[in-house]
Amino acid sequence: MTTRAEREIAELEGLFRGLAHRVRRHIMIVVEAGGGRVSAGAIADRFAHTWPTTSRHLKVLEVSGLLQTETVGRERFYSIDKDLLFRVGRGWFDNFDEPS
Amino acid sequence: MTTRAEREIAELEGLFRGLAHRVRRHIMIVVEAGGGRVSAGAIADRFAHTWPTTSRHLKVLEVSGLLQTETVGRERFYSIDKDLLFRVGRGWFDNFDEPS
DNA sequence: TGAATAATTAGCAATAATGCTAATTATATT
DNA sequence: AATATAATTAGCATTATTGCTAATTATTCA
Repeated sequence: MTTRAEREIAELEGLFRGLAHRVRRHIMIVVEAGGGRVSAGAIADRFAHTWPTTSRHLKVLEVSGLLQTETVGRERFYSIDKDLLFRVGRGWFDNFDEPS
Repeated sequence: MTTRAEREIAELEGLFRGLAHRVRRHIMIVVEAGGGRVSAGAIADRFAHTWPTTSRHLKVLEVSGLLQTETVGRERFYSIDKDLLFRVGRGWFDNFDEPS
């Protein structure tokens, strides 16, 4: 069985692993700036890396839950899971008291 | 020379590298829960790892800027750079529109 | 059907990260 | 001075990550 605590730890683990690489952070920004739903090709175009390299970064973000995918024909569109991003990602910082 | 953009990218890079490992995220929580200023030994006691392993994680957090150190006698106290944590870390999420 | 397009998967080499034990540095205590 | 304590640094093996090229899958279009 999986407790809620275990699920939260797994979410955190994936999320911070996803955001650990600057290319993946940049991919998140590209998707956001692209209107929230961008194809793999349009994302790959924005990077100097080869397409397979970008494709793998996309996979990491998908497995982490940060990106969701929808396949349309031969294209694949990526969009951001805002709930995960804000609740788990930004929410982690709530563990700390913010000095006034 | 170093532009502001370059400095910000370096800050982000270090910060997310620091938070990428669950032990280091846990160290941050331990320091916060310990009143904001905790010795290396007190931190190491909280982990199953050997002390040198914790020591290296502490070094990563120090290099990233997330932890600041103060040496007193033969002890070394770690405290959190809240400005970096909130401004750069939590602030990164401001790149995204939060759905209402 | 055959060719083109969109994208992923496989496999490999190079690099980075992690954790350990042993050694070292520096300070405090007796 | 000698010993104990707090902590880091060095060096090594293992594993994870990254990026590449080549191959593959799946879909569309002529």
